[in-house]
Amino acid sequence: MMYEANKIEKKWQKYWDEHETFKTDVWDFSKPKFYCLDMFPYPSGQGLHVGHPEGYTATDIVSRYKRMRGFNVLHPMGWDAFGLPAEQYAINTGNHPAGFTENNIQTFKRQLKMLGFSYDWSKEVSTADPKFYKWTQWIFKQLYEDGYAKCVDMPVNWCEELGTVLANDEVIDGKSERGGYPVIRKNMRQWVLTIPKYAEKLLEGLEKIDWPESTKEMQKNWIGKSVGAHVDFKIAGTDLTFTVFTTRPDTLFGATYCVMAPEHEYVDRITTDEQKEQVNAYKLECAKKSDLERTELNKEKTGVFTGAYAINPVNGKEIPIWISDYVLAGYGTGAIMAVPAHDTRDYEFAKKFDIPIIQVLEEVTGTPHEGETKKNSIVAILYDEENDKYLTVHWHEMGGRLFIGGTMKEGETPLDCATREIKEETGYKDIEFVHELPKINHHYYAYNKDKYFNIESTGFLFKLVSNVQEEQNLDDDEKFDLEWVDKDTIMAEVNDGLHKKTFEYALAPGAMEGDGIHIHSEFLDGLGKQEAIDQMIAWLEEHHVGKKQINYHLRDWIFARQRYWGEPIPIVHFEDGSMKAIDDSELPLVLPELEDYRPSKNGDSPLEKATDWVHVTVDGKKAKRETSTMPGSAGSSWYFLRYIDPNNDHEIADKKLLEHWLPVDLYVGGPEHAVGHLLYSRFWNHYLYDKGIVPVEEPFQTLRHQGMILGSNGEKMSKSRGNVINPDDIVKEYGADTLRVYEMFMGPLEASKPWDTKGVEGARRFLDRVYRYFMEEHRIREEENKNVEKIYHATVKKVTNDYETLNFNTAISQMMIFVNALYKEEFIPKEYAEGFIKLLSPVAPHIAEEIWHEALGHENTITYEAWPTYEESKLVEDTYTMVVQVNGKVRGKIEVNTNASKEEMETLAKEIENVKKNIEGKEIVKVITIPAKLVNIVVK
RNA sequence: GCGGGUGUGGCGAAAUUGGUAGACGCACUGGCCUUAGGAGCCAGCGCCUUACGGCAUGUGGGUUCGAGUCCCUUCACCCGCACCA
Repeated sequence: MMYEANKIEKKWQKYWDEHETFKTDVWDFSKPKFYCLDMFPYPSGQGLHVGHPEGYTATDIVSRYKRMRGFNVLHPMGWDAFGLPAEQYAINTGNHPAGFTENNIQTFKRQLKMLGFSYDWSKEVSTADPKFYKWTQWIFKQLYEDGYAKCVDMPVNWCEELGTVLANDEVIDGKSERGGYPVIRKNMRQWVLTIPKYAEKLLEGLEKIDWPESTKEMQKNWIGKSVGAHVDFKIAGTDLTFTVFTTRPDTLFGATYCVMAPEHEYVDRITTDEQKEQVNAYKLECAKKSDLERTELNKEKTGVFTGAYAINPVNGKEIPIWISDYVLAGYGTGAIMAVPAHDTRDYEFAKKFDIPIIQVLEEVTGTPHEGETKKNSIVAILYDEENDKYLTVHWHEMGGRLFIGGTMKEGETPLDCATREIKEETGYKDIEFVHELPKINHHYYAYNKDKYFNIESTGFLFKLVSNVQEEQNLDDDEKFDLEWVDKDTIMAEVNDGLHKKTFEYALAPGAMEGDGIHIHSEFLDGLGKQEAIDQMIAWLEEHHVGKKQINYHLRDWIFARQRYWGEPIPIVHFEDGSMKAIDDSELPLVLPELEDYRPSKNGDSPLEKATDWVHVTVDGKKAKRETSTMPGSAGSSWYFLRYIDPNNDHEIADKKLLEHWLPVDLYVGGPEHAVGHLLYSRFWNHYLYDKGIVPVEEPFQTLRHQGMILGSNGEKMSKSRGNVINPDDIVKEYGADTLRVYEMFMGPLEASKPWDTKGVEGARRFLDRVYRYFMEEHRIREEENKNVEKIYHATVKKVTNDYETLNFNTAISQMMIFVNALYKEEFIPKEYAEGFIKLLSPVAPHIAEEIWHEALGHENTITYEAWPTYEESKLVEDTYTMVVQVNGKVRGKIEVNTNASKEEMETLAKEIENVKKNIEGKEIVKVITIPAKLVNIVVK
């Protein structure tokens, strides 16, 4: 009997359609609900590719499984229908994009039906349908009236090629996400949604949802919360004050200059006449650069002194104000205090422009002890460049391998001291000073003096110029060997905390950004980092020169595109510059048809050309419609709400229904939406929750990603690589069930994995075997067969658990094991046959329906049959294979009664020939016995 | 640079969460059946070794009777973010 997949599949697809098998009665609250959602596709002209069915099959399996477990399942599908290709089509042909979009939708729908997905098509929505976007516009209107949608003048991501502005997540490496065209910063009047107002809620919400950790982390980084302070600086000789944002107010005593962004509003006012020319030139240079160039040229710091000085509020010191493009106008206050000792960027800048560096935080090494004596000392590292070796002094049992060290004498500077110590201890005199390294606060115990010390140590790096060596000048107790050694030896052998740390500083000179204790900081001296931050903030607030401040990286969401094919923004502008949202009765505000869909070169929307549509009279006054449209992510930010009640024409959805059906229980889609769609829809949902429209804060309770399906060469599928697999072809040749089984069997859902045509054949072979076995006359009998009892129950258990946890690959593997076992048996009891076909049905629904009907004689669809159960008791065996190890190595196996005692196990283990051989003549140290598992005999 | 992730046979991958590493599938090899097999069925299949046995989960170390699994080190690749003060 031949398994004719295509015939069977057509038959059952027709049956499901005619019987409305998957139609969900959303008002039926008698059963527990399960809302199972896919990320809806953009209906492109290319149709479905093999990546789509991966996620869709996963949710389809869960939906079908949940139905059989008695859930009322909502499993809808729809279209993210606004987008560039349709607009491009309109531009090229002069036709309205709606027709093109509709055609594509029909293709997608045909393909999805062909794959046997159990969508309730009566819930279908399309974001480009006025009945749908009426409510997108309505939500926008609420946002506008609540002050979350604003029209502001701001620097935006402008893409010349696309003729539109883009949101931050649509810009990748300074290029547009779609098309890869260059994007520049440009000041424009723009609609924005103030998503940063929801930053904290969006951050907190992440704690409550079951999402992949990596995605949550990405959202956290994108929101980019940082806690710090605002500090006010007066400008010397003026009554101007500017504010900086810093996360490290504790280092304020170490601020040696300030930097403003070139665009900062004060720059022109504070620049002195002498500096004017340079400053203006620098500003011009920065303005010309695109974002891409700015980030590309980030190796070398640039900047110009303004001639003005700021007054440090904590100590009244005057410090120079510079401008530099390493300070961004759009983040914080657009100005910073620079602490080169404790910030890498400031350090680089200070080094380049020779600005002083003041260390105000010392790393602590060693362990503090009572009754310590304080000292100042040095650690000097001498480097021989030619041989790539460092000079060490080996004190042997008196302290091991160290660098040159010594205590500062009265009136001596650290540098003097270091130079002197090198000469005295080593005799080398032809040396060159390279770096002074950050000071370290070190605690130690000196054996020779029997005393505890607390020293402030300054590190130095010197270079050996020549080998000329004078005689050493040593004290009696200085007994050590001088040794030139390489870096690895030092890493391995220098154990002293102070010397080790000093060496690390020498290898990588720069800012000390870690924790430690404060110095040169008056009331902060001796405090650790966090304590000092708190104290400093308190001080600033007390003196009214600053306050605690939280900043977010998350920017306003640029919410307008100068394109045609999107939702019109429901706003009118009056001649006096005021504006207002149009009346609810005018929604939906439908897109007008145009002669010419091209964007204009000056950045105006194509809608400007629809003059009849644009010019209106509102409240008796002349007004002009907003001609920008909404971005693609507008409709997708709330579409999942609409599925619940797609035809409601007086609200976005019935409140009772939303209360019953939300949140989405399982949401599956690609990880590429981590900071776009998935953040925007959370934002809208939080907002609608706060307005009492939606009953839950977080829309998607559980989120899972599907991985990418690669071409058989392991590369991304693309036309140019010639490795694209078309699902239509696979279905034609092997059937939809085969495609479903194969894609689920390939590996874990979230992993990306290469396509393998031979693997598809394997999946088909499995279904062939299922079909042949179950469709053969004598195979299914009303009779017991003990041989399959255990494996049947094991299979029900494994498959059930795996469906719950979305481990479809191992579920299928278990079903294969079961079928392999069946082939060793003459027949299968009917009960087990029905149970197995039910297990199979979520993955391969057509073949399951066919066998359910033809071989098992049922009239109704299998869709709502009860899920099979298993008995734990049937899984326990009388005996098991006990493993016997000697010293952890497997030396024998033996069948043992499940209830055997530890003593019995041990006795049996020692009787095995190969075990005897391995323990013979040796002393048994210990025997580990794990009941119902193994015995490990440890011998000596 | 920062954050997240992944490294297991020729390949896709499993591994009850510390207890027989490589289930299942692909490829390969052999057998049966056949006029035939690119169908089907059965069996074998990590590496080295004739065997006994030894070696194996990116590298190196550690904890343990026992480590793919836990800890430290290091390398490679993938994905985000990137002068965010």
